[in-house]
Amino acid sequence: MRLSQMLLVTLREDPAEAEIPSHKLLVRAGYIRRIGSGIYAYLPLMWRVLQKVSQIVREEMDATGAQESLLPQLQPSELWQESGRWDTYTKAEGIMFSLIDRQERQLGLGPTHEEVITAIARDLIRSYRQLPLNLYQIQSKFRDEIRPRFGLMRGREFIMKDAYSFHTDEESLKKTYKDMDVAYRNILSRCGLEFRAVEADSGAIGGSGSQEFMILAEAGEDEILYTKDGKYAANVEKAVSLPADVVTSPFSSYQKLATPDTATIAKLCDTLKCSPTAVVKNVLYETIYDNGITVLVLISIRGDEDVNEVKLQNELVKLAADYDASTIIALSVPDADAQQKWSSQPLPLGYIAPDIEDSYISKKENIAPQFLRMVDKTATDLTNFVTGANESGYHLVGANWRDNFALPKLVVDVRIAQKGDRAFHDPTQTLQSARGIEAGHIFQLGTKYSQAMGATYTNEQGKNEPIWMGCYGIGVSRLAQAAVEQSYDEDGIIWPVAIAPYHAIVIIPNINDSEKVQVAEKLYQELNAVGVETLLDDRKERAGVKFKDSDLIGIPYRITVGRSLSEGKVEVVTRKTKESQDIPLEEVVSTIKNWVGNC
RNA sequence: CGGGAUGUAGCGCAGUGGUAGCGCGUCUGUUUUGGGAACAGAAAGUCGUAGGUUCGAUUCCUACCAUCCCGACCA
Repeated sequence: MRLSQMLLVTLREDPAEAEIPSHKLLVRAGYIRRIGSGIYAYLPLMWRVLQKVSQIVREEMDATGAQESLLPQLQPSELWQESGRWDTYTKAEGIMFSLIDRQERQLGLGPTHEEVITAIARDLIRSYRQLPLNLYQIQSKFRDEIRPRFGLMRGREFIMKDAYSFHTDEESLKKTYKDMDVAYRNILSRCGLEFRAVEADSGAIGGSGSQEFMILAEAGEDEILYTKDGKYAANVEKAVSLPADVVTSPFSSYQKLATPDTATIAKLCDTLKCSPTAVVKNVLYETIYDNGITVLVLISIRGDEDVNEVKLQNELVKLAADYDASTIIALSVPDADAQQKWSSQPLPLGYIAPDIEDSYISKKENIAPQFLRMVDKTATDLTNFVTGANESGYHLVGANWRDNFALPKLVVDVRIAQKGDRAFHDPTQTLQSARGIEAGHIFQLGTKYSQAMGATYTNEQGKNEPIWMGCYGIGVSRLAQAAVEQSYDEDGIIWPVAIAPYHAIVIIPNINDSEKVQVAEKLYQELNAVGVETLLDDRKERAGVKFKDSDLIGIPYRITVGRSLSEGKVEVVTRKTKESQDIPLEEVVSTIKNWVGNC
């Protein structure tokens, strides 16, 4: 491609709309343009990058025996009613765009394709002989994100590869899951990315095991905890660890002490000269179930620990049936305003005890009349502990479960693991922290969707069984931007060779020098002929402009047909290292071809 | 949805109760030609939208819309 003919508009200044480096650079370098919030146009250079990524994904998926197909983005609501996700996805989760056609039929724009694929499986898969099977597609997904962010990182329309596998049993599912794990590692490695596979929470998709593939980058939205021995890595949402050892409580008798101005654990421990591990703190949450019922949740947890809201949410979803609901739509720590809506009197904030009376909750419609009390495992074994006295300015010390407080029946694990905690598998290892961008996520769905939608197969005994399913996603457009986030410098993008829009660029510093133009043209032709995807900067611009643009758009190899041509050489600069060398004209093509081939 | 901010030329910004300017970019010409050239000239804006206050609003007020940032959601 000749730059003189390409739509390439680069900006000198950072666009105001962008916050993180990769977003700024993609806009500045003319790769993307925002059309609306979370909606982007992929310009010619970007589309090439996306095609490169897609092709790598395709090759690795095909290598596992998966088959490419293409499912509709426009999906009838009936399918989603069947799986039970229509209401949660259009209302509670609110992630699906929905619309009504002229026949008053309700449709959704596909945020994901479990329903469609399960309908196909139900139709087409009849016998165990057809299994296992893995179908995938690469297409745009639509999600009504509450807050689109960071360019392609969280768009409302984005490109994703999603795959769905079908099996006779769990063992077969696990095998494909493992294959996908390997394929995903290959994909990310081939894209030239630094990444980590981590244990993950499976969220709204559901199912049992799930693993995320995180591209390591400071701007990542997720925190990863891992051990240096490489044996453990998990999203902080899912991570587990050993809590710190308990320091014995200095109190031996049960009594109430005045502890003014100790609403925080730190101040309390300072005043009472005790360890936070001797404290039972009681954290209040407010959750709203999808049937509109508000439930006040009181979690008793050890003073030095914090609540992991994802784990808490999972616990609350499990309890939904107790409130005649199917899922929760909100979870928050109620602020003063929120408390006013349900409290009958001001709460002794900072001094709450595990047995705070239910009478603090006003009798109102849609508000559960009792606190949902649960205790985190870390707090169950404490003895002679310190906790609130349900009275501002006072704490109880030397307290014990059973003697002084009933231990809540719900014993849960909702503590958040933190950097520095000891690892479960090996207490000599401590958890390290890193930030990452979730580029891929693989799930073992089990029979959740097949049972809901009646997708069964006939086994060897002639009996109908639900099909076991797995699903596997990669954010193609997100991955592309994450690659930039991981690799750039003050001059611009540094693409890994495998996903760069072009491998090389031939620059003619002076377009009026016809000899150099001829040499450059010839080089350009020859490079392309041997498979080195090459740009020719034949624009009527000064050399400086061409160098700046070349660095900004991040082409891996830059060939300048300039001064050294008098010695029969051209200058070749590697974008990543900025290393420059003069290479004899006749060797350039083979040299670059080699470099590109080896990447 | 809660909290915060911003909307003025293609981009980045300044500014004013009397209807607008700067830098970059764009176009023309001359010179220049290996790290975003210099000079001369030119084009380009219903000052986010709708109301209101006012003799007069881009400026003050109100509402709405859009965009961005912090939280819950997710590839």
